[in-house]
Amino acid sequence: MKILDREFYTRDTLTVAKDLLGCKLVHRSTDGIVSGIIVETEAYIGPDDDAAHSARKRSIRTEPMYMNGGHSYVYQIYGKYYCFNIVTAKEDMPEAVLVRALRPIDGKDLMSIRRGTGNEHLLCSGPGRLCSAMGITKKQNALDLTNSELFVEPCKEIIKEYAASKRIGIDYAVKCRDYLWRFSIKDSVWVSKKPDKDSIFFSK
DNA sequence: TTAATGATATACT
DNA sequence: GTATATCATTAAG
Repeated sequence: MKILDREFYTRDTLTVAKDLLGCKLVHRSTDGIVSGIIVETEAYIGPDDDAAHSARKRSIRTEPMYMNGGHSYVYQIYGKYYCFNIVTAKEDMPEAVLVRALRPIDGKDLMSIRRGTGNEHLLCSGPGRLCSAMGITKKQNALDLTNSELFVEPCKEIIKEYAASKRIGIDYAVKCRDYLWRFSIKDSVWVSKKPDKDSIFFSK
């Protein structure tokens, strides 16, 4: 079984964000194996992106963003939810890709229990939901995705078209709020939000 | 449409 | 040290 390696993650962040679409995120959790196909991502790129955590001062929380590409960055938001990011680029370049939605594959029963719903479309369609379903918490923060319980398998899907849209929930950003740095598989029913009218569509 | 919910950042004493 | 505002969201109304 193949796992995405360091070379994949240490490339340009926008490229990694697009290339992660169609790949399979796997967590060998203590309760069982769960996985899903990544269908929606967002890029957060360093000090100049005022929507990124790394636009503010380096801190304990954001420290994983400064690690070499291929590590995880998990943080808690709104008191009860977690968001899972994949760190990209080289060490000391605080860039990452937020994974926003998955199409559930393995361990759907476990996901349903964790999420408290049998509706497959509500298992992983959103950054908080996906972390809950996958069993991702602060314990999975700063893991090496090339060598741990949490990893990504290469894309085996044929993807005809992609969408680039505005990122969600970052209206506080003045400069970068309208950047089309949210990527999804076009027409996927598993995304957290459908691309709006300002989106652009492309193929690779 | 809006309340929930707590860690974190920032601005104070 | 202490206070307060702010969230890369979700589910309920």
